[in-house]
Amino acid sequence: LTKSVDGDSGTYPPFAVAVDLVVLTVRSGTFCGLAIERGVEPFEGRLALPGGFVHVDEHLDRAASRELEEETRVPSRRLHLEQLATYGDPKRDPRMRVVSVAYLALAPDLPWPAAGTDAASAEWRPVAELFASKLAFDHNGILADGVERARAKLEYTTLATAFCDREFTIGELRSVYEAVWGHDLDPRNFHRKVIASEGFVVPLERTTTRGGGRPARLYRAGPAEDLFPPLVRPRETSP
Amino acid sequence: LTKSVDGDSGTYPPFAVAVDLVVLTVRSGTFCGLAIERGVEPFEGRLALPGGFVHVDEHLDRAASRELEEETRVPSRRLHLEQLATYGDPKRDPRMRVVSVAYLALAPDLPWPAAGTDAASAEWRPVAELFASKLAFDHNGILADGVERARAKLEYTTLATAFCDREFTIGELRSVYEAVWGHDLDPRNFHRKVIASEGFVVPLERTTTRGGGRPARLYRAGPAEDLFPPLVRPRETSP
DNA sequence: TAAATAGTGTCTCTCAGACATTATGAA
DNA sequence: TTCATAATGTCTGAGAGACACTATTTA
Repeated sequence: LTKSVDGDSGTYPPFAVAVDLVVLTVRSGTFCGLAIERGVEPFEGRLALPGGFVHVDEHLDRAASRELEEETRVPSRRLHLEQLATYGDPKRDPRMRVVSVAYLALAPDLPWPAAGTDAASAEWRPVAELFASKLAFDHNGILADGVERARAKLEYTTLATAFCDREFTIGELRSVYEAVWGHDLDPRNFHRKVIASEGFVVPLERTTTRGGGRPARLYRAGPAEDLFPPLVRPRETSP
Repeated sequence: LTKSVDGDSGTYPPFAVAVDLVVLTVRSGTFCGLAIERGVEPFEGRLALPGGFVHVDEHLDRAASRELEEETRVPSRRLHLEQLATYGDPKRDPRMRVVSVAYLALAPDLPWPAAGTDAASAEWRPVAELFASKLAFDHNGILADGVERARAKLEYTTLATAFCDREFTIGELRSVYEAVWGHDLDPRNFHRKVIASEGFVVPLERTTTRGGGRPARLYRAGPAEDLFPPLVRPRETSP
C-alpha cells in the first residue's frame, strides 16, 4: 500500500484524485447552479456536483474543462473556469481515499438544458434550493465556497460579464449582480459606476428594446479584468 | 494501474499527494520566506519549499500543519495557515505523478533559525532572493501565488497581525505592511486608519521605547478578521 | 394616455492622501 | 540641545449612496 522513497518523506500512499465543478449561471433573474442526480451508491438518488476522476496523464485544469464541456456541451474556452479549492477529508468518500480539486465555472444563460433531460445529465437548479438540500459527499461545503468566491469576485473583477451573453445592456449586467448578491442595486448609481470603470464594458452602436421601456444601448465585455475602485456589495447591517 | 469503478467515471488511477508550504515572515524589515536545500535528486542542491507527502489517513490540513511544525518548531495553532492552491501538472515531478496541495503560512519573526542550522532544515531567505533563484519543481510559481495572496489579504483582512508578536506597536504593524508590499506608507494616515478600524487592534496600557523616539503604545490583535473599508495598497502608476 | 425602463444630474457624507503640529523619549 | 518616532489635527478631492428629473419605447 505504501512505497518507500529516497529521503523526501518516507512513504507516499496512493490516492484517487477527482475534480468537482461548481457551475453557476443566472437564469431569468435567478442564481442557479448545475447539479446531477446520482444513479449509483454511495448517495444514490442524491443531488451532487458534476465531476469525475482525473486521468493518469491529464493536467488538473484539463480534467476540469473536460468535465465542464461534457456537462454543459459548450466549448470550455467560452466559459470562465478557475480553481476553487481542494477537499481532502479522509472520510469524504466512504469507498476510498479521494482528494477532490474543485473548480468554479461561470456561464451565461445557456439554452440547454431544456425540458427533456436524461436522468444522467445535469440540470440547473436555484442555488437556494441546492443549499436547502443535502448534497452528496461534502458538496454542500464546496458549493458554499464557490458561491462565496463568485460573490466576492463580482466586487473587484469584471467577471460579471461571464454571466452575460456576448452583447448585453447595463440593466442586464445589473440584474446579474442583483441575482448573485441577492440585493437590489440602484439603477442610476450602477449605471454611473459601470460606465466610469475603464475597460469594464465597451459600447456598441446598437440598442435593444428587450425588457421593455426606453431602448437600451448594447455593450460587450471590455478588456479590463480588475475593477478599481471596486463595486462593493451592500454590507449586512448588524443591528 | 487503473481500476474500473461503478458508473462514476470509469477509472481512477493512483496519484501521490503532497503538501508544499509557503511560509512567510518579516525579519527586521525584510519580507522573507522559508526554503530548504534539497539533499537528493531530483533538483539536488536546489532550494525548494518545505513539504512532504500526505499520509494515508491524514487530512490535508493536518498534513500541512504537521509539516509546518516540523519546519518552524512552533505549535501550528499559533501560526496562520490556509490552503493556497493545488498544482497538478503531470510533469511537475519527473519521478511520478504528484499532485501538490500548497498552503500559505504566516509567522512572526521567530527566534529560530539562528546561525547554526543543520543542512536538512529550513532557512529564512528574502523573498526577492528566492524569486531570483531557480527553485525546485514548480516552486517559483507556488511562491509567487503565495506572496500575491499574502499581499492581497493584507488589504482586506487583519492578517498583518499574524506577522507581529503578541504585543506590537502601530509602527511595527506598519513596517509589516511596508515590507510585504514593498512600499512606504504615510505613518500618520496609517495610524489613523488602523485605530479607526474597529476590532483590528486593542490598546494595552503599556508602552515601549524599542525603536527609539517617543514611547509607543502597545497593542494586541483584535477580534476582527475583515477590514472594511480596506487598507488599499498603493496602485502601480501607469505612465 | 400610462407604465416601464434608460440615461443624466445633484447633493451629501465618508474617506484616502497630503502635510502641519505637538509630544516624549534617547543620545 | 538635537534627533527620532509617536500621536493628533486640518484640508482637499474622489467617490458612494440617496434621489430628482428627463428620454424613449410599448400597451
